[in-house]
This record gives sequence, C-alpha cells and structure tokens, in this order.
Amino acid sequence: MAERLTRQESRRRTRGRLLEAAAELFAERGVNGASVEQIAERAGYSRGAFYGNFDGKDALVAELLAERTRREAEEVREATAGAATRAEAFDALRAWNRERARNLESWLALRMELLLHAIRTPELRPLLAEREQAARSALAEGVRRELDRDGAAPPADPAFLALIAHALEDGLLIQRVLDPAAVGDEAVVDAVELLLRSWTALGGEAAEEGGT
Amino acid sequence: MAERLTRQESRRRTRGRLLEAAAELFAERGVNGASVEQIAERAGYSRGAFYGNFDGKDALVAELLAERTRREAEEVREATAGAATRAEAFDALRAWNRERARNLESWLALRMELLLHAIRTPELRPLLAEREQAARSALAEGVRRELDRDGAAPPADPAFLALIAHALEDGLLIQRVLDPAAVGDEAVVDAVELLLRSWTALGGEAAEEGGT
DNA sequence: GTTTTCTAATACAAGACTGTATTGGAATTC
DNA sequence: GAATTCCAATACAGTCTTGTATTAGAAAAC
Repeated sequence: MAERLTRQESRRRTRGRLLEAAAELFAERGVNGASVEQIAERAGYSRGAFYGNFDGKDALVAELLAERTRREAEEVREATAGAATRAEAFDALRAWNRERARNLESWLALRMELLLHAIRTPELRPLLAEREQAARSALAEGVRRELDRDGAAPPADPAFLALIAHALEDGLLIQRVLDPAAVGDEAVVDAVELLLRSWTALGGEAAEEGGT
Repeated sequence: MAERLTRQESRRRTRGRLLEAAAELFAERGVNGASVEQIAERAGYSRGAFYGNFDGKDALVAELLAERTRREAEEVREATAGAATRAEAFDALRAWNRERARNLESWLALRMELLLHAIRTPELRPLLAEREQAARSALAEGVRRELDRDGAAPPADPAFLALIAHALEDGLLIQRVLDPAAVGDEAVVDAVELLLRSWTALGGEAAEEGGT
C-alpha cells in the first residue's frame, strides 16, 4: 500500500499539489489575496516546502499560467480531433463546455486572475499572446474550411471571423457568470454555430448573386 | 482664484479624488494590491481622510463599481442618442471606442478587477447583473429594429443575438490587450456591423425562401 | 466674533506576510 | 550500513497594512 516514491516523483508530486492549491486559492481570493502560507497549508505542506520548490509566488504564477494554457489547448485539440463531421465536432465542444460549466466561476476567476497578472507582467505576455494566436489561427483554418464546404465565400478575412468566434468565448463566459439565467449552458457553441450559418448565408448570397 | 468651497463641495471633491486615485491604482496593481495608504497618498490625502470618507476599502470598491457602470451606460446612451441613421450610430460608437482605446489596458484591468470583486462579493452581484441585463435588452431592441428595417426576420431570439454582440465587447477587448497587432482599433464596431449584415442575410434568406 | 461642527492629519497598537536560516529526517550512494 | 544528499518543517527578524483614537484647523451658525 505504501508505494515508495523516488525523490524525483515525490518532488514532482509536491510541486503539483502546490500548483493545484494555488489555482484554487487564486480563484477564490485572487493572486494577491492568497498568501504563500495559505497555499502551502492547503496543499498540505509548510512554507519551507513552498520556497524549496518555487522561487516565490511570481514564479509559481508563471508556471501555473504556462501549464493551464498548454493544457487547455490540448484538451480542445483532443476533443475535436476524433470528430468526422461538423456536427460531431460541435457535439464534442458542447460536451467539453458542459464539463467546464460545473466549475465555471472558479474557472473564469482563475483565467481572469492569470490574464490580469500577465497584463501586468511584461515577461509573461508573450506566453499568452502566442497561445491566443495559435488558437485563432487554428480557428481561422476551421472557419475557412467549413465555409468552403458549404460553397460560401468568407464574408470577411477568416482571421477576423476567427477572432470574433474566439472572443465570444471569453465574453459569453463573463456574461454567464454575471447572469447565469440569461446565458444557457451551451451558449458558446450555439453562438458559434449560428455565426457559421450566418456567414455561410452572407458568403453564399454574395457568391450566388451573379447566378440568380 | 481661491474659490471658496462649501463643506459639502469639499467633501464631494475629496471623495471624487479618492475614487479616481483608487481606480488608477486598482488598474495598476489590483484591488488587493493597492493599500489604503497608497490610495490616499495618490489622491493627495492621508489615511485619516480616507477612513473619514469611506467605511473601508470594500465600501470604496462598491461605490466605484456603481459609479463606473452607471457612467458607462450613460456615455453609450449619449453617444448614440443623437444618431439618426445606423451609419451615424456606428460612427458614434466608433468614436467612443477610439477614445477608450487610449487607455485600453488600464480600462480593461479595472473592469476585470471590478468584475472579479463582484464575482466574489455576493452583495455586489445584483448591481452588475442588473446593468448587464439593461445593456442587453437595449441592444436586443436595437437588433430587432435594425433587422426589421432591412426586412429580415431575426434568425434567433433577439435576446440571444444581443447577448452575442454584448459579449463580443469584453472578449475583443481581452484579445486586443493580449495582442494589439491582431485586433484593430475598431474591431468591436466592425464585428457588430458584420454580424448585423450576416443576420440580415440569414433572416432575409429564410423570409424569402418561400417566395423564390 | 464666538461657539459649534466637521474635515483631515497624525499617532498607535495589533496582526499578517515575506524570505531566510536552521534543523530533523528521509532517500541515494558507496 | 555509513555517509551524503536532498526535502520539508520550524523559528525568526523585518516590513507592511489595517483600523481606531486623538488632535489641529477650517467652515457654519449664532
């Protein structure tokens, strides 16, 4: 029952627990509102352990930010990778969103906390900017493909269309937290679906204008 | 030169300066990161003055939140009130956005700080929720009217369309701060304009389907 | 012009947070 | 199995923050 852990494993586990506890506390009280002591305590360690594993709170925040952005990108990629049709892809996204909705507030709070921290910490910004760019260009490719499949011309630069879809995610999440009754579980996916149809209509109309 | 201020005026001015200084500092360092002393100092007063005018930092945050949401709603209303045509309204919004873009980062940081604070402070949430609802329903009315003017049926519940437009604002601001190069000055207005055209196309298509 | 009322500055006590230095006890190496 | 290396707990000094209590000075009332 007592699995022997190698030192490396033990250390990794300690770091992981500290990161997790920090994420929770950041969501609850903010980065500035959570003390090193509280983080260590919730993780089940002491302050000494914290400083042994991280150079300080800022270093932990940086690592948390990197970890979260990486993991989220992975999850979306995995969720949509297996989808053959557009409907399947949307279904997969819906499922992913539902999953996330269960901890929406703390999720959004953590995202906003990390965003703010990145805004205020110049050396962290490239990290976030890069990940956002990647998300946008993947989305742009998807939009282009889907419109093309329906025989519609993009009614604007696909990069701009992707930006809209991408931005909607954050914006709708915020609205949802502020007013859960007005924003359904699947608003994000529904909205993107609607936009895609709208753009198809606009692009198709333009393309068929000459023919009709 | 030395205008005599009545006590009321003087007090009001002190409060205003404290609120302004707090807004700056909250944007820079976060609500938790700004101490009462720093706020008082930047405003040109001492801590005693602060506690004489507010019950504490939380009370100041609440007042700041109320003031900002009220003021913003007013500004948008004023900006669009004078517009006779849709183009004029969009132009007015563009101008308003350009104005705001000059302090974009601190503006967004403050909004996010206040949002987070509201998320974590149950008694503050109704305040924000109410204002967001009002904004959405005003927007819904506008969307309905514009689509109607073009003879298009709303392709979805106008409330949902308004939600999308409204959410885009926050989302695009976030993207813009993270990656200014990828998001133009007028992305918000451009996006809403595009959406309106798209929905017209979709709604018009649906409406004319039987006729064609 | 004197008294009263109110605003803002200063002083103070209590508590919290940080980072480091030291110590005890495991895991690895020989 | 002894020595060494590493991890985490505890102790400590210093700084910062908060809220209140006291005090000086200006404005309002008479």
